Amino acid sequence: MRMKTLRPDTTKLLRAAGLRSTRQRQALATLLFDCAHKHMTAEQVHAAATKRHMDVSLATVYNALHQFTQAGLLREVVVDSARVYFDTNTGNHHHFYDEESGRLSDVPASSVVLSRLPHPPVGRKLGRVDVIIRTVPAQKGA
Amino acid sequence: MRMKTLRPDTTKLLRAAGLRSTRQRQALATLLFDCAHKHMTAEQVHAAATKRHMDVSLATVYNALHQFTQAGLLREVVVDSARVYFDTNTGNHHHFYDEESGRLSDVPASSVVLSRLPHPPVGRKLGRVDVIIRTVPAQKGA
DNA sequence: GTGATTGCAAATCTTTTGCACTAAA
DNA sequence: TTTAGTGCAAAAGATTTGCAATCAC
Repeated sequence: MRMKTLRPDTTKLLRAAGLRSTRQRQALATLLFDCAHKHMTAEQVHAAATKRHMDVSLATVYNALHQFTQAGLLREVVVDSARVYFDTNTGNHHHFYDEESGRLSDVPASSVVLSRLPHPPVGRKLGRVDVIIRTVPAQKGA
Repeated sequence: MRMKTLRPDTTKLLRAAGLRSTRQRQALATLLFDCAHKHMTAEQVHAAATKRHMDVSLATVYNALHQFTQAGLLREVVVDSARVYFDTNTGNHHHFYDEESGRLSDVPASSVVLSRLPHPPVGRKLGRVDVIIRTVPAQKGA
């Protein structure tokens, strides 16, 4: 039976999300939902899983990440056209993105105040508002 | 005294941007900088050029779009990880993005008021702030 | 047992690249 | 001429898919 884990109860987590609790999904869930929020690409998740000797194929990683996203456990972040980041923080928040390093970090929703927004086009309503704060090196060189 | 040309003087435009004025670049510039602002993918630009019997290869379209971007004539917009949009509006503004249709539209900077922004991480300074307002169909079906 | 899940490898899609050819200055 | 620009077709990288084998329930 279940031993004492520092990790989240992945079985419960998956079940609650309506997903079958398979070995691979548990491995990935353990990796992703351990504690702090993370921003990872599929490739990074696969590499992390491989390093821990969790045997999961890349295709399964992609499948699982999308299923987790659909289930509301993850959120996709689009900041760079070359790859998709999956964010374990699904709450309301924004991002810093440093193009120099490709590093993404969270910005609490409370740190950004949008005091005015336009009306959406006819027949549409507002969905999520993403604020991406791009950063560059301060005073480089000179 | 702006004269009333239907098309921009693409030769002058390209020269000013430091680019050689070639047949292909002129064709693409004519297509892109005619009047209203546009958001197009490389594929769309290539299709439009082909339809007008401008003979330009896809590789050249990609090259030209990037050169135009680098020269400040275009701006890349990242809203969807599947493709890059090139925006002929290089001024300060934001976007509506309708995932349903893949349609992108401009939002004047004045329509969005960011009355509070976080400090960037140490060693970084603020770059551009992109606000992407995602829209969804209003009351669909039901 | 039965249908969902997985893994593999091949396929797909967008974008880039190498290189011989062509054209601008 | 001299160098930048172009086109092609092949390469690359990220993601997806088809399908047989495997696993959860």
